[in-house]
Amino acid sequence: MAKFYVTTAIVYVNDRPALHYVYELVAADVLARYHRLAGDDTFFLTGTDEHSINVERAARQQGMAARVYSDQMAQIYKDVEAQFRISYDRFIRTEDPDHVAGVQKLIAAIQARGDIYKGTYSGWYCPSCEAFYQESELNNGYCRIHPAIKASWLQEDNYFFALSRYQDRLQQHIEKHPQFIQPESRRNEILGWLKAGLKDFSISRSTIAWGIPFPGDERHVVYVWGDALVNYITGVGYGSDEAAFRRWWPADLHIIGKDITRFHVLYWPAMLMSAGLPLPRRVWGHGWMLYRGERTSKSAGTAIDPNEAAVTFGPEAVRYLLLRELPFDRDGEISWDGMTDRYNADLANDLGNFVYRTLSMMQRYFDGKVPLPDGDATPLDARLRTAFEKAVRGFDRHLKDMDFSGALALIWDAVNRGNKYIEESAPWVLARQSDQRRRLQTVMYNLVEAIRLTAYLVSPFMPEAGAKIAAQVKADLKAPWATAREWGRLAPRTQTTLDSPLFPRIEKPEPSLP
RNA sequence: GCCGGAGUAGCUCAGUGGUAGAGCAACCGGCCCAUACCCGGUAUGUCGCAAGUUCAAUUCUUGCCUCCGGCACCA
Repeated sequence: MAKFYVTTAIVYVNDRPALHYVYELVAADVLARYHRLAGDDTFFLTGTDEHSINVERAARQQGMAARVYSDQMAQIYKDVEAQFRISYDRFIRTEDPDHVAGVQKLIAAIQARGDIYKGTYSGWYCPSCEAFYQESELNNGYCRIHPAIKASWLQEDNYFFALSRYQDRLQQHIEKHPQFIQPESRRNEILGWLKAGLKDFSISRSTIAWGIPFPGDERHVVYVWGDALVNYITGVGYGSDEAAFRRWWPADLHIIGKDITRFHVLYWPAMLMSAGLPLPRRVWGHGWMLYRGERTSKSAGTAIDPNEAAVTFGPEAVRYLLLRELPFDRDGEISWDGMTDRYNADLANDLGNFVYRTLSMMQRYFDGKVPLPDGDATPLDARLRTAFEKAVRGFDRHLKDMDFSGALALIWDAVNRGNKYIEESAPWVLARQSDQRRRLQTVMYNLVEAIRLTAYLVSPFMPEAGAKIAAQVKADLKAPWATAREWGRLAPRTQTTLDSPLFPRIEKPEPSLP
């Protein structure tokens, strides 16, 4: 049995959940569900990043202790993940005791290797925020949060990680393993970056209190990357459950936003090398979700509320729409209009109607009981079968390449073939002619078989819709996929049922008069 | 400024050295099992601009324009 361990970035709890965060979660969830379907031993890790000055400040603004605030936010994020059916195996929090212990163990290991040294960090500092900022984060030198306060150039002693020592090893690893950074565009960027040479980075802060105490110097807390990235190993037992850790690590896939690629393919691997641990197999930096041409962002206030999308389309459809509308390897644009069109076209008209009209005819002609196919397959029958076999093969191939919309396109080719098959076979005509009974049996058998396969193919993307379709044709989604995927596995005499339409059409508001 | 990507039908995008394709939307027709659905058909484009190579370029080269991304401590 193959093993599959997938992670998403842990989300920063400085604000409420946004739709672009759901996007990343859904992508990882589809892969996790796909691997479970395929019978792989699967572990799916998500969670929250709760430390840092920003979180501390957000808590203070609401008059809460950071820990109380984090507890509350972690719950909000968990609720959203439940709403969108994210099937994580663990939701890790950077406040979890085993994470804290694991971080300290990793830092200690890196210290033991001699890769941490005391140095001086200097930067623009806002005394009111008690935080350092990049020049680009300031407003003409003034703090954006405290517009009256001018940031001052300050330095503090903190601990550095000797990233520069790993320059050659990182370069070799990336050159030798083309799949390590994907897509290709991200890989090229990183190779260019490497050419410029790596600098050490600071891994502790003494100006922040909300964080994990730095081993050996409790006046400091572990800063950002020494904390957040480490969740990928502490989440599967590093520092707390060595057997579990050996079983799952290295991760097969880190799914992240493209903006944090560098930290995942340079900082993180170097830290792992230093601690003598294996590197993740693959890091995928996905594109951004754009809305009206802009990157949606919590801090810029342009985020889309996931709940609004869920109310409009239903959580299941949102999962589908995000993965179908956005290319996973680069940025993509979404709009309410585009999503509404696609919902009606793909989900209501194509998929939903295909299932509903077929099962309705099953009730009418056979009382729902799957008939025995009778007679040789016609070219029309073969075309239907071929379309589904192609979708099944493409499902594997495209999901391995993280090409969600490619996989979905093939499934929809098959579903549309099904709709054409109905038109071309015209079961309602066959039903009127008593000498066509055998042909009608074959046609309806083929259609229900198509729907059975559709249930499997759709289920990683829309688990509940998949389950509803499966229930109507008595398909077992837990059955081994290796055999369930074969055309013709539908047992005659299976009792099908007719449920209500899966995806009711959504009416678009009339455009207002010019 | 440097590096990289992109500019193709109303929209989202695919594509090739030989006078352009898909899906959606639009329009016409058919069907009636079905969620005003499905099926068939139709139309639409100076393929960013200019020059060059070539018998021939949207596809190759060069220049330009526009947009986007990356250019170190931000989750």
